[in-house]
Amino acid sequence: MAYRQTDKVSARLAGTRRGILDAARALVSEGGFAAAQVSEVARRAGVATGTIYRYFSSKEELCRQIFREVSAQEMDRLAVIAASGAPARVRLVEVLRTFAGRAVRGRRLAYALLAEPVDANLAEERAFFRRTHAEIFARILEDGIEAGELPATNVKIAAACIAGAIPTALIGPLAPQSHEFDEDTDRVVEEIVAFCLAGVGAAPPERKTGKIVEKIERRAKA
Amino acid sequence: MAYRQTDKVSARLAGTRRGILDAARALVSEGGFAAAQVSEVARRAGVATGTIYRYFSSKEELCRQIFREVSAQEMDRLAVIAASGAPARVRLVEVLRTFAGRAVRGRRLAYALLAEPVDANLAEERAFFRRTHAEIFARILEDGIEAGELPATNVKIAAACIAGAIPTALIGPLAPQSHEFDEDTDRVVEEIVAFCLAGVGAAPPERKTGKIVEKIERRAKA
DNA sequence: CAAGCCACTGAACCATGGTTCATTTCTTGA
DNA sequence: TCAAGAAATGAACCATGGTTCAGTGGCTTG
Repeated sequence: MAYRQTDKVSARLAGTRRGILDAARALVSEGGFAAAQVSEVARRAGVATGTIYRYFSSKEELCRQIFREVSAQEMDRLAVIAASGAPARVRLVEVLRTFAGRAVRGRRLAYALLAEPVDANLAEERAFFRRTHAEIFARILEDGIEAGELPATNVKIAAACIAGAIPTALIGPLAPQSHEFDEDTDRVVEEIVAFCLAGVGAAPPERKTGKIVEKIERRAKA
Repeated sequence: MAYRQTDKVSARLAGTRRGILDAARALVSEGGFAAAQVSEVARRAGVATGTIYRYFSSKEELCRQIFREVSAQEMDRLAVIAASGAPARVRLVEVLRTFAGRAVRGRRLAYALLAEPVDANLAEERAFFRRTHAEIFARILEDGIEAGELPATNVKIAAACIAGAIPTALIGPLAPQSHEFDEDTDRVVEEIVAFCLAGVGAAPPERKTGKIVEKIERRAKA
């Protein structure tokens, strides 16, 4: 034998892989999935087109990977809030605010994740993303109903409604070219949250909850 | 001059045009826009591929046409209800029921219209469709607020929430392969309607409103 | 019925963008 | 330093599906 992968090499390979993912992700953040053509990703990552295929079996897989990375990150944020010890209604408010608020701020990327026209395979991934969202909402709703904070409803359907209402209501603002609500994103977010809360029969949100969940967590630890 | 289009000919041309549209529409109803390839449409309509281009400047235009025809039809239905003399809350319930109910029943077509991955141009058309929906909802909400039937809210945002909540909540059931809610579509529709009503602060819908709007209209005429 | 115009035909064409692969360049262990 | 193998290269390749166009046949009028 005359060759065996050393640590140095495998580290470099891992770096290249990361570089490709980062390049692709950057392109998606700038121009959506449409902008993430294989040759473009390669150029951005500083490798040849063919090299992409040494790391990902197809463009589809690469895109899926990006999709998962980004959405997992978003989902984790929500999951953390959902798992906190705060009352269900408070967690719900926070989760909704976080979801809608982050989408408005990371507009281009959120658009790619939530609304950009993509082909069937990626759409599947998106559906999964949405379903996972819905599950997070559903869990909180269940807790709330059990605790008597919320009236009983079909949580699966209510959660799906929420998961659909937020992106759609944001699409005006989310659409890359739109600056309709630029000035007043906070108010838009609050209106959407209010609608969803009312939808599940919760009392309207208090103004400026701020970091209420964190406060509660801290108090619980103390 | 030696030739001028006679009525007979222009009637035949109109017929062919209709035939092409019908063929395309049928294909979309069966397999979504993905199934409406130019050559396939031609075959179905009994004409040659090239003939399509004597009637539509591009595939995109053909698809747009289909999209408009179908969605205009749906929208008209809602518009009729929206324009009736019934109280806002009743109209809202009816509109929501009609929208959701028809989508569930005409599953494949509704999926194509509301959720199927399509390319950017058609997506634009879809956005327009959704916006028009939202406007119908918004109008009713405004009426309701003015009449004191509903609490004041930002109607544009609430309407967008509704326009998003319904298709998304239906996507499980709408997705061509899903038969999750086959047995109980009515209940799903009712749950969704209940969510949206609560979202805008309306009282929950009465069971089985049936054709209440029609009844009211009839009484008004009498 | 002839001349001219138009609609129709469908196989060839083309654009796009993902994928391949013969070739080159780097790594490693002896 | 050298042979063996791995990794990288990027131009050629290919698949898909929309679009074109030279040729054909059917209407229409004089």
